[in-house]
Amino acid sequence: MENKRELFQSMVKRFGLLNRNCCTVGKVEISLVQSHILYEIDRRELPSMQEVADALATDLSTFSRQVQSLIKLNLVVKAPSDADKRISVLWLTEEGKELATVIQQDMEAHLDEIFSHMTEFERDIVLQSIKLLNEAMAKSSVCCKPMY
Amino acid sequence: MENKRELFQSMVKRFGLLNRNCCTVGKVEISLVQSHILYEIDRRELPSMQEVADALATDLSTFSRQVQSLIKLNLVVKAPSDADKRISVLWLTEEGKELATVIQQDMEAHLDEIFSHMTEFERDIVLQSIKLLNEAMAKSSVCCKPMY
DNA sequence: ATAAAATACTTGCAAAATGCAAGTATTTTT
DNA sequence: AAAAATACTTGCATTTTGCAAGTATTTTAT
Repeated sequence: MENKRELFQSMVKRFGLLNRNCCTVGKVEISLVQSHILYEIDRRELPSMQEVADALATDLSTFSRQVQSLIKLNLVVKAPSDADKRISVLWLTEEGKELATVIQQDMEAHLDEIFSHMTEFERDIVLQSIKLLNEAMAKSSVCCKPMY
Repeated sequence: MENKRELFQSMVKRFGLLNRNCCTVGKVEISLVQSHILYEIDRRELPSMQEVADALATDLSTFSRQVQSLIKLNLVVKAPSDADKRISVLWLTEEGKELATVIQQDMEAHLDEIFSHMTEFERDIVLQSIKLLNEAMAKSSVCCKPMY
């Protein structure tokens, strides 16, 4: 039973490959990192730069530039917070929302396709297991520093 | 039940963070990508450049340079195959093997720590689930192109 | 047997991504 | 009201990346 790392490595690598297919929708083409930024902004309520950069475990300076590029692509908006003018708050433009939605749907469809190779029962325990795993990782002391 | 992507994204991100901690052992410090190269060489029998680059879904030119750096660090050896001199075959030096082993042990220990937050029963189904997931992904048409 | 095509790489760009350090602006603490 | 802290941005310098073009060897076709 001591091939845990291999099992995980395989799975994570595959998921990473799945993620790569994202990101070109119609005219707009963005990078994997950029799609993750859209994703993280989309699921938060007017997050600050700091907040999203932390979520992605990326340096704030790198993140700042990525956001600038997304703003140029008219996918993201940034504006100083009313409450604290040091803070810049982020949200998606209509176009950004649409793109995030399409990517989301694509990913869900891909995952559904993958799950279609299992029985109903297997699907249930696999999803349950991933939840367990996430909870265990959240409790862990070694995993994962910059995570909430 | 439609938050599959979020579940996966969380898990994969956490595993990625876990992986980051690798790679500095004693004097030697390597990157995450380099540690993956060591890993993939280690688990294969005299693989070719092509073979490992494919496994990592990385461009051969990028890979070639990464290997060069690992050779300079005295962790990897490359030599033309006897059977076909176009092919370069890779293996780990003693030092490379030691590093790969330490990283492997660290990762297993981290995973064990994570699994320690579960019951025996949960551990079993989680591991079983990851196997199922890998099999399903292997069968899938959308995941993952460059994978065996 | 020999020319053409394919394979396995390497190297030369040029672009993108990264992080640290130093800077600015604002807010909080003292 | 000064000092310290926070939230960013910008200037490097480095690393990583992939495409295109090159070399060497092997396979295929003629």
